[in-house]
Amino acid sequence: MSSGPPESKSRPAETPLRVVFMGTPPLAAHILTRLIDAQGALLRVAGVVTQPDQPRDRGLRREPSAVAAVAERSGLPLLKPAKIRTPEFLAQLAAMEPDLIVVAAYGRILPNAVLEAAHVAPINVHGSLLPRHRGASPVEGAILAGDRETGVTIMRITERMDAGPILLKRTIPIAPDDTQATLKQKLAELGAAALLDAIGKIARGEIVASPQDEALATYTRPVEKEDAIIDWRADAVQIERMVRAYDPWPIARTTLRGELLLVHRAMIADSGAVTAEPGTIVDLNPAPVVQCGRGRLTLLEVQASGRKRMAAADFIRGRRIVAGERLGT
RNA sequence: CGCGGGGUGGAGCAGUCUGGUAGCUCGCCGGGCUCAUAACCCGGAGGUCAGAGGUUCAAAUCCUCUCCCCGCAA
Repeated sequence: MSSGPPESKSRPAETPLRVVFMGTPPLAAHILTRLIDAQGALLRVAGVVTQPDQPRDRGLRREPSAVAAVAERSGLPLLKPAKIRTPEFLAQLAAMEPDLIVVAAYGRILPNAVLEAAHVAPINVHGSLLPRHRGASPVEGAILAGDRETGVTIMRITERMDAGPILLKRTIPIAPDDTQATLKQKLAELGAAALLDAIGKIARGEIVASPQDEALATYTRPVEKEDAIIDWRADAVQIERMVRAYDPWPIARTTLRGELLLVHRAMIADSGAVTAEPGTIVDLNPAPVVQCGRGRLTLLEVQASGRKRMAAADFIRGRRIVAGERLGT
């Protein structure tokens, strides 16, 4: 009972909570969809805020975010502020009269002026078991760290990123073959359920917020493409985690014969052997095996620039790769 | 008009610059060898060379247009 139930400022208990949703990528869009489906006596989605359309893909066409697409399809009031500190945006947000501001991977740090627009509370859905993996890439962080389980945390938003008091946590195991994509899919589902649960408890005044243990906090940065460049001097176990953590973006990568080579899938062939320089292809049959700083990695699915992803064995065949060639040089 | 690569039998590629009826590594089918095999040997099927038009005695190859796929970038 450290913070006690959230205060509701003169709001009739029977009225659905007015929710303004702020998010951007597909994971957030999934949660928004669940919120929309759950509208009724408990809540009503009063509006959606997402990042402006960004140039993406070939041709650099500007395309709306996944969240924008969902909001438009549902005919919800939608804001795409380029800047969120302007009086105009704050006025528009206030006009939606949010009881709850629900943030899920919005992509920007929100100033207090925005958070204070929530009559009841600003809350966040975060893709890790806080205080572990605070920051921008919790899912990737959990896979890279070799965590055996992860989950979602619903928390109250405070000024310090992902440091607010925890309302609710849900845990799931990380499967040995989980990738960023598969794990995010699971967490989106789990996060949506946890969020609805938390909102229900808030509505009933049942929820308790407990502070995070700062001593256990770890942090993740936004993922950059450079992060996905494989250093073959690393442990095979670690490189295999990279392959899963960076799928579907940015995709673990190396070079062969001076050209980019993406590694979509790989498996550990040997966790200890060291018989060649790191990066050396030591075996080709039935699939290429690469020497790492410690252990070896079997490449299963790769993609060369301008080509489709393909079985590594097919790639080897078409390019006439021979044993002894080195990657990453 | 952001930059660039590519579409050739089931798979991955070569051949295109220097036009002349299609090749490699696999897979597949049949047979052989073998205790056995992701092994080896012999034989075989399978291709409108993305599509349309043009140049030419002759086009996968040269010219024009269209469709599709992908990397970079964001």
